[in-house]
Amino acid sequence: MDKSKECECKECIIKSLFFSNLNIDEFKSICSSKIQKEFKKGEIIIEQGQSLDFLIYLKSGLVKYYIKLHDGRTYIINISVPFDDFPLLTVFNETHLARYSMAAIEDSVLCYIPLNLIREFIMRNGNFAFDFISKLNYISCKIINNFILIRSKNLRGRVAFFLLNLAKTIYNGKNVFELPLSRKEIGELIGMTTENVIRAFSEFRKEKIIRINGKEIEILEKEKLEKISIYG
Amino acid sequence: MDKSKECECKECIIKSLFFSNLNIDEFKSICSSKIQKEFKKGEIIIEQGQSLDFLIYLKSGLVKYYIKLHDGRTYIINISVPFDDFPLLTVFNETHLARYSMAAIEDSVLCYIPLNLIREFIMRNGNFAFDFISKLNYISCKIINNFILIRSKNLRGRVAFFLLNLAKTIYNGKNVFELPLSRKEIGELIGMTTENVIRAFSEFRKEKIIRINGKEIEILEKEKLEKISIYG
DNA sequence: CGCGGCTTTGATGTTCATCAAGTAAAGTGG
DNA sequence: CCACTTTACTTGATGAACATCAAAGCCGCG
Repeated sequence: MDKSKECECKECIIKSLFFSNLNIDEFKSICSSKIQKEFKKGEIIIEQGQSLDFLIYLKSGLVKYYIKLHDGRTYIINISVPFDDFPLLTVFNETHLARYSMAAIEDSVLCYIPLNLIREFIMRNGNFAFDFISKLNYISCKIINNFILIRSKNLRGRVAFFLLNLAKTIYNGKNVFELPLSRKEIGELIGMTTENVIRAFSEFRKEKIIRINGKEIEILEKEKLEKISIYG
Repeated sequence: MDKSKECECKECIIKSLFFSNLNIDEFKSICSSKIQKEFKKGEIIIEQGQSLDFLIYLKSGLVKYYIKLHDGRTYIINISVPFDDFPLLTVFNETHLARYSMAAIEDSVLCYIPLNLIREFIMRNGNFAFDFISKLNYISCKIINNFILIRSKNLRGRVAFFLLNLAKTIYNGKNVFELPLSRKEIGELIGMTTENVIRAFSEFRKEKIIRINGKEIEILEKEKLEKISIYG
């Protein structure tokens, strides 16, 4: 009897390229040592500075990574969907302290994999290590490019960019969806105030580019939005 | 006779933690396959999109990494000093194309190490791989934090932050030094226009916080500059 | 049902980009 | 080496974009 089938990790592992390089023993050690936790929408998963000896991997739901600066303002670094590689960026710093805070923006299930296990895989399994590095590189550059792109845009451009990204990366290109973030959070993500995010939404609504009703949003004129995103 | 002593890599390797995990054979293969190139101040080392099968490592001098967007504007991502780990972030993307442009801002010596060699080390040498990942993580987060910090500051804060960083990371805490960047480049780094960078310098000069004469600069009131950097 | 947080709009002021124009410095060719 | 051209630097004036402040409506929740 194949013991690995008993472990629910299997499903995750199939979905995620991250684990595609593990052999059966390595796979089993993840199965036996991982911890799974559930969080309700709005709950804080971990706060920056807290001790952390796990790679926290998103199985389902939606989370945000953010930083609080001394000025009290919050800056959202990334919104993560299940099985994306952002978590790789949050581990293996000098200290074992969390670099970023993390909160569920929808009901979420998270998997905690001990870091010493990951470390062992990196040390012993070259394919795993190389894949890890490739993904780390990719996600780092994506985040950095995102910051630069955002910086290059004005208010309308940033909001348009955010909406298009959201539709593409989280809602598979659908034009109607629920906004997972509050206006305030969108501001924290794109570097604008809540009021101005709302003003941009209102303008887009009046210009019939979007339909928006509370959290419900529909992109009516994708081409216009794309133009505004490129330069708005 | 110790053949490794013949290779000038040795000095680099001693200085750089990056190679501290290589064994003698791995070390020798770097020695024999690396290429060294020199660039004059202002010369472009590589442009984004060009084919690149090397890890380009800075031995001496000073370089900038930057991106040109469709709007024609240039965004400087990082200024690198010799032996820092930023280059690790520029390799192992899907394509073998350079993600960022790179130019010498002082006369520089660069070492080109074939990527397939680095790849082999990662695959076969766990310590090397783990060290690579740790450094990659560290530098990525540093760059990201930098973007967030810059975003949180106004013009004066950004210029102050830039000057303090420059003094600390490049000039070992000295208060008198030559600005390695033009006013325009400083603007491209901190996300402000050339004119406003100059205005901030002029203000700081009138307030006796700095002395500035062309490229020559002296930090007179470090505490004030730090306050401005933190906010305002 | 009333409180607090989220949303919305308007009015106002600050900050910064843009435009313009002039000076200084640095590179170029005769 | 000097005239010439170009590039970098500097200051001021103006306007646009955005933050801030204020007030009111909405919604969910205890």
